[in-house]
Order: sequence, then C-alpha cells, then structure tokens
Amino acid sequence: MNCLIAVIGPTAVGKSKLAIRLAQDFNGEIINADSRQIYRFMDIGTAKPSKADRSIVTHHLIDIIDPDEPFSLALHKDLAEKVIADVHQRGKLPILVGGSGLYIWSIVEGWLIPAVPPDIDFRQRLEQKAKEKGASALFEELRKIDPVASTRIMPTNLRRIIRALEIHQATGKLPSQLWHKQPPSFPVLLIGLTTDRQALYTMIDARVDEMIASGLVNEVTELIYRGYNLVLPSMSGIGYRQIGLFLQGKIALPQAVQQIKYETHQFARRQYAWFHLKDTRINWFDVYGNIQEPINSLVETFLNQTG
RNA sequence: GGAGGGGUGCCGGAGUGGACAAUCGGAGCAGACUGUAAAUCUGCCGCCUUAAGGCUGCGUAGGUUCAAAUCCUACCCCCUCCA
Repeated sequence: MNCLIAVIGPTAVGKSKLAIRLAQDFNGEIINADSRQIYRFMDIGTAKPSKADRSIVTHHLIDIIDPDEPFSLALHKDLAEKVIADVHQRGKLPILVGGSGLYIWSIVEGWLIPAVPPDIDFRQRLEQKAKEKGASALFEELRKIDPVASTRIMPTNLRRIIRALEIHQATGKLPSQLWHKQPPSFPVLLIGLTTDRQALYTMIDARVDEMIASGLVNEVTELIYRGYNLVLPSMSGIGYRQIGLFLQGKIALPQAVQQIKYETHQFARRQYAWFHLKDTRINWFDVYGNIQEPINSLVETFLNQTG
C-alpha cells in the first residue's frame, strides 16, 4: 500500500541528512518541502543538499525555478502531489522533507487552496488604499463581506486581508468558504527532529559561519550579477538579504553575519509554531541522542502496518 | 596627582523630583497563518500571581522630601584629557 513519510523540524537540525539515510535504507526518493531550495543558483544560503547527496538519492522539487519566476503554495502542493503519485507508481517510498510548515501541512492535511493566482494590480491598488486610509479600512471591508474570515485574520495583518479580498474579488465567493481540507488517501508518518534550543542555536551559528566560509558572499554577488534584484521575494530570504546589504555597503560583514544568525534563530522559533512539540501527530526525536535505531524501527512498523 | 564625563533591566540606550517597573531598539520567549511564508502579523519580556494586587528596583551606603532613577554627602568602579 502507498504511504508517505515526512521529515520535519526546525532549520539546521539535520532533516536532510536523516532523509537521505532513510531513502537509502527504505528505497525512497526525497521530495523537497523547503520554500527556498526550489530556486536555482541559491545553493549555499539555502543549505541545499550537495550534488554528491543528490547523486546518491533522487531529490525532487529542487532547482525547479529561477529566482525571478513566480511561484506559489498552490503550485508547490500540486507538483508535490504529482511527484508523490509518481514515486508510488514506481514502487518507491516518497519522503517529504522540509522546514516550511505551510508547505508541509498543505500536503499532509490536504488543503484545498483557492485557485486564485496573484493579481499584482489588485494588490497594489489595495496597498495604496491601506496607506491612505489605514489597514483597518480594508479590514472593515472584509468584515462586511466575510465576517467569518475576519475573525481568522488579524486587523493589522494587511497582507492576509488583501489576499482574502483578492479571493472574493476573483471568485465572487466568501474566502472562508473556500478554506477546506481533503486529507491524502494514503497514511502519512510524521517524523520530527528537534533538540534543546541552545544546542540548536549553536548548530545554526556554526552553519552560518560555514556558509560564509564556503562562499555565500560570492553566491549573492553572482546572483546580483545575473540580474536578480534584491527586492525579489527569492532574494529576501535569510542570508541573501543581509549579504545584499553588505554588498551595498550598508552594513559591515560581521554585522551581516550576526544578523543572519539572529534571524535564523527567530525563523527556527517560528517553525516550532508550525511543528508543535505537543502535536501528537508528530513523532519527535531529539537529535542529541541516538536516533537511528528508534527511527528505523518506527519506520519499519509503519511500513508493515500499511502493508 | 589634577580636570572633565559617566555608572539604568540580559545588552545598547532614554529618562534628570510625582503621570516610572522605568520610552525605544536589540536579544530572548509564546503564538497566528490557505500570498514565492526564510513572508506577514500578534502577545509576553524584574520577582510572586490566572488576574486584581503585592514585592524588590536605576553602582554602594547614608541623607533631604509627603514623594527620589532623578536633589545632597561620602565611598567604589569605568572612560577621556592634563601631569
């Protein structure tokens, strides 16, 4: 019977490494669920698996678009589901790996994402309106159209207010009525990697230093040389933004490095808001201990149960 | 030895008699999330308490005052300049 394994957890905790080992042990293929590793030319700053690792185990959804191409959650989910089906077809085990909680849950919980592509003009118009009249005016507008949606969006979160209005404008329907779920038909095993917060921060800091040592500054320089502007969403990621500021002469390198570390800490904290330690759906393992045996036996049990 | 400047919460840094548990920023902690999400947004952040409230508190020790981070005295420490 088909199934899916997902390896989740905060950044730098060792998800990729575990996934590669699982893929080797259980005849699997890896499907990326990291919102930044989809970009070509962004390797060091996104901690993308190495060429060597990718030659050992098949990786999907890495290097699929250029940094200036449009992308979306809906697109990622769509691609991932197709890849999962394909991996099933070939009789192999799909292993979803990544730290982007939104992407992970959209697949694992089966969100039905409103098929409304971004309307740049519409967004700009509303952003202008918000500047003039304040975000509360737009929130009020949303509240009148869709009271349910308004209870689920913070009045100050302009971005989400505009998106809800955008969906209404495009479909004529209430955004809140489009938020449905249709969980996958196959069983999913969630493996969460975690560790003590201080230890995680130490790991993050070491990895940032490594990124610098292996040429992050050059990578960003080349991206800019290729014409990728720093205002692109892809270039707003942690690491790229700060090195960009350094290259513009706005901050010193040590300062940029420290900021990257701090922001990665914050990112890891936000990831735990998606992957709650008390979430009983997730099988948590502390990477400080010996995780190989217990995880393998968990996976074996899961695979046996699912046939 | 002399002259000046300064010591505030984890850090930086405001405040110069009452509205100060102390602006603000950073760090840290908790959370929301159906927009390229590594985005965007919310709350907490001296101690006790679910809260109301209470307690301790602005280098140290005294003092003035109804009231002190803010004024006075002494002491300790740091920085700059002169010797």
